[in-house]
Amino acid sequence: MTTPRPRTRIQQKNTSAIMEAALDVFSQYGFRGATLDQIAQAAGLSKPNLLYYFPSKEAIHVELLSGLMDTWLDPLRNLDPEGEPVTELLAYVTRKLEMSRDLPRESRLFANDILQGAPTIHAGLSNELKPLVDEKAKVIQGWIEAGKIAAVDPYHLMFSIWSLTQHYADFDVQVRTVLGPEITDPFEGAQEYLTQLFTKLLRP
Amino acid sequence: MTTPRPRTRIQQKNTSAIMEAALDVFSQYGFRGATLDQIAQAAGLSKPNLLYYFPSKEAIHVELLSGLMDTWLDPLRNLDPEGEPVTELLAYVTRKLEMSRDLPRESRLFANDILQGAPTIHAGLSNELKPLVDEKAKVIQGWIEAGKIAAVDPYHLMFSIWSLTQHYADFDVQVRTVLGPEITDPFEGAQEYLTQLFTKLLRP
DNA sequence: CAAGAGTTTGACCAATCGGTCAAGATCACG
DNA sequence: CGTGATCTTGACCGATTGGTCAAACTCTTG
Repeated sequence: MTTPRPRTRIQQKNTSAIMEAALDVFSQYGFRGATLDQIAQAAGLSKPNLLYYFPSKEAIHVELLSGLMDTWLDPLRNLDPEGEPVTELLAYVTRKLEMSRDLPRESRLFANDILQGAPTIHAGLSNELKPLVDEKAKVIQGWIEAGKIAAVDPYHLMFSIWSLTQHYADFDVQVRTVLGPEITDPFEGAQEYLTQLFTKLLRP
Repeated sequence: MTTPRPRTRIQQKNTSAIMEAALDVFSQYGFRGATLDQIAQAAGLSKPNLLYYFPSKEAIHVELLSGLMDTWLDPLRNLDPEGEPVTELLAYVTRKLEMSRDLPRESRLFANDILQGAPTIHAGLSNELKPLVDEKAKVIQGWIEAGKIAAVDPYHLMFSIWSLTQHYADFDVQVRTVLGPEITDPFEGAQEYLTQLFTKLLRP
């Protein structure tokens, strides 16, 4: 499934330049909206040269998304069943918000695909995301039954964490337009608001 | 700015068939991903026939989005400054969630455009959304100062309402994949969860 | 420094795209 | 019914797209 590591130093340099350029272009224009010429130019290569490293446009897109899936699920994996419940969940929220701030292109890349019915990452959602969520939902359910946090639906709790944090990456233009030019960093206010929200929600 | 009303009965029928088909196709594939042939076929017309009613692909897209903006802002407009604060805000949440359930294509149409930097509706965000939000933010601020609801940032409160409700339309595939096939209607659980969330958040 | 492996590119291709146009079909109406 | 306005379409166009290919260039290594 995974592509063998690039052998030569030139391959190393060019494939990573392509992935970086593809992330830029795909996240901004979506799969159909992106063109190979755009990606090639952003990577500093000619189009045939780009296709020397990847067999097709779709292959680049698939490689990009599957390569990013792990990074995307990491914060949830780190939710520690042995930790203090509210602390753990607030840390998860904070970590997800930081990812929206630091990796907005990755967030939009996923959002673009899911919006259009997840043609590319549907398998990843079933095989990686769902099992992980099921596992962590049980942990949260355990916390609820132990009286450590309020009784909330664990699945909708996770949906709410995803939507609230990723909103600041995916809808960045709207957020900034509504807040106006005087607010240069929406994430400060977001951090405070979300901490307040989840603290009140989870308090037993 | 507004297109004059269709005169003949045939115009009436065909333009509305085109808008309906365009909503289907644009919301599923995005602007660049949609093709005129797709829209024409979905509307039951030939491509040149479609272009008899609209001058270009972009014109259809613009007409669709601008025509939907009012519908989209209605629930917020209805937030009554004289009403009971928590009741008003919970009604707004419920109304937005209903729109995600009943008008998911419209939600995805907006999401697609905003995700890609709002090339089409940026003006609408500045000229219609922002003034309305500013106005309602003052109302909410007044409620806070009167001690009617807890002290939360009104702008981030609105962001959270938008993201939490629209998530169920925009990320429908992900929601259903995670919940599994036994849950056929995610909106029931969502309604309960969101009511709980905002009740706890807003309680003074 | 040879020589093969690895890399790059200009020229090219078929398919698809948004859009045009002239000619014909259909409709409303006096 | 006839006639002008409205509606429909097959054929076509230039531009762009993803992708190919053979030839040329460059790098590594014995």
